[in-house]
Amino acid sequence: MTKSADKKAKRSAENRRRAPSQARSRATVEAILTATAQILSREGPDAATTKAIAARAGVSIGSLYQYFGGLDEIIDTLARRHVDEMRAVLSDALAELIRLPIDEAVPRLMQAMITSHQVDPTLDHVLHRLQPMQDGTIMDEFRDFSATVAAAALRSHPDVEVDDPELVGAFLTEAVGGVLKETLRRFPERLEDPTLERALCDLVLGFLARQRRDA
Amino acid sequence: MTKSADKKAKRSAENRRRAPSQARSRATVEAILTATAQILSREGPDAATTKAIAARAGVSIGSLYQYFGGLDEIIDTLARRHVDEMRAVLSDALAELIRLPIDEAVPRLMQAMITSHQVDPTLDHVLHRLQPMQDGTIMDEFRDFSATVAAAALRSHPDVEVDDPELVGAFLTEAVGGVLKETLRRFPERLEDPTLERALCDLVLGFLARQRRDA
DNA sequence: AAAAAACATGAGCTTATGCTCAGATAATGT
DNA sequence: ACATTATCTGAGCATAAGCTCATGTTTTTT
Repeated sequence: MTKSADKKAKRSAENRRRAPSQARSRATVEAILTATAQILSREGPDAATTKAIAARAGVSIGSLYQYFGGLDEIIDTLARRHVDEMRAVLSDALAELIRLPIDEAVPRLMQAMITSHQVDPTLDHVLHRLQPMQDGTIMDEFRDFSATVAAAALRSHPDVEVDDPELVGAFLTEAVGGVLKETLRRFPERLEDPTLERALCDLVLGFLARQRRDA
Repeated sequence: MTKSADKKAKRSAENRRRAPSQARSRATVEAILTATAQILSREGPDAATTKAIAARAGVSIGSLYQYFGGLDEIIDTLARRHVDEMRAVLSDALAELIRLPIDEAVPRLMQAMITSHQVDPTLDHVLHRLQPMQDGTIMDEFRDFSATVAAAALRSHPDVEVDDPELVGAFLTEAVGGVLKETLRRFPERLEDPTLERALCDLVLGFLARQRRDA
């Protein structure tokens, strides 16, 4: 029931949506997105109603529906921006990574992972919860991207020996991601802590060392 | 608004709730909980409305509210049972763990972690999403328990050298838990795969080996 | 057998959320 | 100056979810 209703809303919505052309309306769109992010972070998903968003953004409900097909579309747009930002942060620290030996490449990668998770841990957490239950959601894209990066790093380093870089990349991404997601949300002060980076490096390098031994 | 309303509902609810004394009503309670678990797993959180639960359980809405203060209380009860079950599975494989050397203790622990995550990965995932945003929810209890177990294991093994067993235990729990949560939900067939257990062991033992080297 | 207690029912109330629409205001074009 | 297009407004509609309560049924007690 809810899902079919959502789909209907989205369809008729995307058609009705108007692309903002003047500066005023562009500001409105930004205000709506900012307001949504604030409410989600500070008050949680249940507080993010259309009325609350419009009120905090300082616009009317009507304006909200002039540029977004509905609440879901606002959240999707926010999620899109968020993952793009995280992905960009990770990409930045990636260029010369292939040329470094693994003992130096991993610390850089871990640092990049930490930085990308620092973008907005609270919002990240809420957005993950708001995604539909299926796989392949917008928020999944960052994990998939990280896994691809990790696999490429493993593949391009002859000093590591794993027989399935894709699988190992995904595995290590989950391990590192699991630590970062929870740690950053619950103890944000530890984000700056160099201990965290070293621990993550030990985790990855220790694992790779044992893989080498096995082969 | 929502939160204070929830609290109010819960209060007046717990008072109104009747403890089932006859076999018939105990069956009703079970039917409600089973129905809720099924709907949550198969159709997702949005489908778990009071009406849908009552319908699937084959009871009336009235009966539902005779034994539960509301939807939240049903879900809390379900969460409580779920974590208790996971915790029990983990506890079982724990007795003689302290006496084994770390190279044998870790595989057993990993096996126990895998088994406990096999209880009901899908339900686990949904229940996590349904918890309030705060810390210290019912669903958090399993992670905290795992971290305590890990810390105890580290502390009682003289062949590992970590200066903060609590912290390292939490760290490793997040890493292992991160892998298991995602892997088991997306690729349940890999749960039986011995590769998973070996990979987790390598992760933990590799990390500990590097810690030892540092000290 | 009668009374009391436990259990079950479901129509319908309340509330709140997502969303529409007819009309007002501002910017832009001619 | 006028017309057109873009933007904004907010009262109110439709919907659905949580929940109540008066009534009926079954079980237990006396």
